[in-house]
Amino acid sequence: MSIDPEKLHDQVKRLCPRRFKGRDAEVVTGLITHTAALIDENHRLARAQANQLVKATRQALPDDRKRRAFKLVTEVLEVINLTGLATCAMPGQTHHPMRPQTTAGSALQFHQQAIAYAMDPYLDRWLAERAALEPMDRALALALRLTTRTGMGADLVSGSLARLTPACVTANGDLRLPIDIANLSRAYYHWPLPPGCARLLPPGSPKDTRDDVLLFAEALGEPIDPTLPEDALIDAAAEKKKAVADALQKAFQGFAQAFRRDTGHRGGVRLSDWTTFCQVGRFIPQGRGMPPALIELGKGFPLPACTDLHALAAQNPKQSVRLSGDTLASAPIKPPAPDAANLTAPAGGEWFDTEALPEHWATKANRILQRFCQDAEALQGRNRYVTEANHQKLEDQRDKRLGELNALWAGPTLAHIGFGWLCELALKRAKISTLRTYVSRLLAVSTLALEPAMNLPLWDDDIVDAMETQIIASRDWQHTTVGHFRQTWGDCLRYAKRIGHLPEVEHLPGGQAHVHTAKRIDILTPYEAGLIWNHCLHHGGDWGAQAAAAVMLGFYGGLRSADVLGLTLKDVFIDHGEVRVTVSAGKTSAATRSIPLDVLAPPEMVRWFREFVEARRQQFADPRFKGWKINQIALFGPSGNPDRYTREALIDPIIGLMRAHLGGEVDFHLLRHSFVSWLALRVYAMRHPGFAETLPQKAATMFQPAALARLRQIFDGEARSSAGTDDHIQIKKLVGHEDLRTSILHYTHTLDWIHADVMRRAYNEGPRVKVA
DNA sequence: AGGTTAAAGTCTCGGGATGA
DNA sequence: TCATCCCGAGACTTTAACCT
Repeated sequence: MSIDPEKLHDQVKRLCPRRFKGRDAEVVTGLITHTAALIDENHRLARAQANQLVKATRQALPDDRKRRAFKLVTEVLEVINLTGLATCAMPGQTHHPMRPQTTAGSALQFHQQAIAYAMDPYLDRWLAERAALEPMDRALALALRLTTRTGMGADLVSGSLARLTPACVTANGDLRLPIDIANLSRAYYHWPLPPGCARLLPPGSPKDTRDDVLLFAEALGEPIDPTLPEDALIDAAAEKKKAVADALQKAFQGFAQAFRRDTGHRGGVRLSDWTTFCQVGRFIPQGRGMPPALIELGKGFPLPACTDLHALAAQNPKQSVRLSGDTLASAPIKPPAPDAANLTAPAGGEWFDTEALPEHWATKANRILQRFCQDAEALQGRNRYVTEANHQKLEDQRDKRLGELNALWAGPTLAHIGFGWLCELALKRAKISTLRTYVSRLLAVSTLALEPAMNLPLWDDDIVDAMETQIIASRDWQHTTVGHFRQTWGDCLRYAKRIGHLPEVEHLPGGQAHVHTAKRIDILTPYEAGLIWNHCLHHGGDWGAQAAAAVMLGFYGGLRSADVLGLTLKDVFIDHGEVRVTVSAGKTSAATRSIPLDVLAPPEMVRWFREFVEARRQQFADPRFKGWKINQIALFGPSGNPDRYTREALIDPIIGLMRAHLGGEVDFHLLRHSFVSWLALRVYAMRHPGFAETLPQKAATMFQPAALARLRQIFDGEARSSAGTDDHIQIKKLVGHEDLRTSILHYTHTLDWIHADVMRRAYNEGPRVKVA
């Protein structure tokens, strides 16, 4: 604190005595003390701090005077400025603009929205008054309602109608939408329907279980042939969707005509185009309380894949073949091979020093790559590629630029790989614009800035996949471009492998699978995770305790396998009840995330984990480890050995165990998927009392009121103006994602429950959606 | 009414992202 | 693999909001 609050107080009082009389006197005194604490060593108060003061003052004032907060703070700060003791910025004056994407942007759009709004009730009348309903009209009716009641966009409507079969209507009248237009896997998204939509489904549909005809077979014809090869399938699906869209357009024109005739909406603005109707009608549900995030989700494919929580719940431990205490006990855990103790590596060693990385590394690296493109451009000949005579010069340039890159950061990083690859392409007569394309597509700043890009030796299939997913999700490409990207990305990685990098990567991404694939449609329940944990703990001896801790960190902390292996004793922070794990795999402090295990995991597990860590620490209390730094001792390693286990020694046996008992394609990453999926539900349950009780897994510890209350402390810990608006940011932080879309499309498999609850609140019972 | 400040708008340019 | 076109930065102007 560089300024004495007493002195400041006296000075302000001298200059402006009236502020210290009347009802606000006490608040003003507190305000000045608070301000004194916030003023920095240069005697300045930044705008952010001023804003903070307003917030704090708003809280301190009684309800009927809260609106005075802004004025009070400005006045006090002005007086402080007069005293000359400090220079204070004034708080920002906030105003709340509408989101441009979700409101009418012009008078025309506004009129169109009004018409779409009027069309919704007219639809019932139209259906009732028509003597003979044509098949297409039924399809149109549902399509209209899907837009005006659930916020589906034109693409999603026509794409879904092109794929929906009677079997896709669930018993309670919801729709199972494919997650992508050409995705024929079991993955689906559970799209809830309010009553106004459900009425328009074909009669008898919930009981109809045919899967080989379309829902509106008469109107829309044959479904897509699922036996087609993938490429043909994608084309066929796109064609089918186009056909449905055309049919809807035609039917809609008839409907719009009848609407104008019957309701007197003549002249002026017309709305007779189906896609326009969808564009404006999609936002109507927002007025009923559908959050913009879900409206955005309805814009088009791909959708996230859902897990059937009921089916998971049905796997009652007593009856389930898939998992039971008996099956676990009957197949006791195999301790790792005898030489597992030797499968070690220096603790935390594969991480680079996060401090050493130069500022704006990714931007600088990208610049160097671009300059290399310029060099090549200077050497190009008449045909716009580098002529053979200049090959030597180009290689010299490459070495020079590589030197610059090495001066910045001695690789190998993705940027270094990219360098070699670009040069090779240039020598093989690629034109310069192609090089530029690849720099912007594969070696963009945002890509180079991703954590794993710095750390090639660490790459495995998981990381390649995660990077690919993240890159795609952070861009706005259409699916053909995504296909090209995959191809090119694969080429680049193949080059890397050819020159001897990426030893652990086995499946390089190849060309044409450019449909959103959700490999995982099942997640682990807390019960299953608990059972695996328990089993590791009690049947695996010393190694088992470590495995149990790893499972716990995966399921309740969302750690990747590499994160787990890289943990050192320094990364676990224990203080009284608080247990935090810091994952510092990233290169910047922003990529470091701190996970409050005591909040996320069940108390008894946390208690055990603390003992586990203490025990590990005890192993190194011995004097012969006296000189060891705490970050040189791995959390997961053989007893008494500061080195860490390798993947083969810790993760692989765990995966083997999980496969043996849970079957199928499970792996360690599944724990992380499950973590994110449950976290989304927990946060929603925390905001909306009563929601947890509707879940099949309501008995789980994580949904108990005490656990939700602890979660709320983390989310609302700091004073904030409106609780709930930043939840998604908190989720991103805990998961360690750059982009929320990654979390939603690829990691969250429980969004349908939240979606359904929002819809239910909006249309039926209870209050409108509102943050608690 | 008028002063002040920040946000929003406008215009231009060049390079990088995109899609075929 | 390549040509095109879009988008964002930057300089500058206008508008909105708040205050006196």
